[in-house]
Amino acid sequence: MSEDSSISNSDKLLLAAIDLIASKGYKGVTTQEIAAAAGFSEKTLFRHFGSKQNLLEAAFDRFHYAEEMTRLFDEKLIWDLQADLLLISRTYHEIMNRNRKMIMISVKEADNLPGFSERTLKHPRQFISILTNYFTVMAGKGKLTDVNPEIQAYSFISMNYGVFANNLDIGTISIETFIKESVQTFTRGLTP
Amino acid sequence: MSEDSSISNSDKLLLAAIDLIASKGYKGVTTQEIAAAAGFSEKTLFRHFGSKQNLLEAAFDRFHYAEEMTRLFDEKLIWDLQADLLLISRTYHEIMNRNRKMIMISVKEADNLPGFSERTLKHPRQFISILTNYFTVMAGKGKLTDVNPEIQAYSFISMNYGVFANNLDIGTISIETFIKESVQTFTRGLTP
DNA sequence: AATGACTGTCAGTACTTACTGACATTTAAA
DNA sequence: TTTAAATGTCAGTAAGTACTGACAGTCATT
Repeated sequence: MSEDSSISNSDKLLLAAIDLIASKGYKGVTTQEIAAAAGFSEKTLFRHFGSKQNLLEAAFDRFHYAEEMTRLFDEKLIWDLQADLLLISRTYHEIMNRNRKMIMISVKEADNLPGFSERTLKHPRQFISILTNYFTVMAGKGKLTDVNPEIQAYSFISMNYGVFANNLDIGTISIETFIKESVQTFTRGLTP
Repeated sequence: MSEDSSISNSDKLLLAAIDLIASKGYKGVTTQEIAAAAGFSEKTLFRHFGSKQNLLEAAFDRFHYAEEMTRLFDEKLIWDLQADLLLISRTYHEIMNRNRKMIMISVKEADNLPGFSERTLKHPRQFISILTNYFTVMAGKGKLTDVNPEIQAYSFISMNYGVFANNLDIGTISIETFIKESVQTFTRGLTP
């Protein structure tokens, strides 16, 4: 009666830890709770990871995500403002949602576990710098109004981050409709 | 040699509590720490508030802020898109920054202290609904393109929230320059 | 059948922390 | 000076929690 043979026992513990720490905080959850949520005894947790700290660090090492931001772009951008902003926005939400729990941990434990949130994001500067470069090139092509590329990139990413951070309670508005409408506004605002 | 006679001892404790809980979390800070930061003994803290929970609730009751969102508008809006968005954006950042620590507490303790974050914000729906109404009226006046007012309001507020949430580490970009540039983009994107 | 890798149980240790009681001390007003 | 209210000190309790050691059970492989 194995419950999920495709996933190792260590990973079960890691996933339970991420789940609980993301919602209750590192200090708000006990090793007993984590083990029980994963379907094991507390002893097994310590046999696998040695300490609660190690458990968190193992979770980070195994489920980090910072790198996957970069490559999706250079290949797929077609230098059409609306199409590219749509791609960027959709990619951003896809990555952020896939890693929502780890991001929540970073936000909550920023001051408790120094170095942790630095490694994981700072809301992906990569995204901002890539988008800044993109805007700069577009301006060179004459396809952008005379604006500050960095601030525009910062505004666009911040908007998407704000939506991501609140998306528990949107309800009436779907992410996709938001993306289409906001991209349209930015496109209209930035096209010469 | 009283250190700050303009503020009561209870309030000193409350402010120290807000300060520390905002950065280290409710479970991450001890009553000993809070009392020491306020310049008192731990005993005094318990004489004033009875329990750690009471301390947090007293802090909320005394330093809530939800209501001050509403009234600033109806008086000051002049039905010029750019000027009004500037006012709204500046007002938003002023209120949010003034209450930054309480907001941090709401974000961090959302799952630990149920009912707390509900009372305090959900990032001010008031702001969104006011802005939605504003856009609707502007559309009626023929001063807005044919867009969904609610989504536009949501986008604009989310963008400002995203900037607010990250503003620890902006560095090169000042809030004011961001406000001006982002308002200009929205104005251009939404003006017929 | 025997082995080895993994898990569970249980009792217990060491440390932290919210919270209390008794008593002394300060401070300001009467 | 007396009094009352607030604070400090100190010792201590009760509960929670990370973590350990000893021992036993399970199960697949040989």
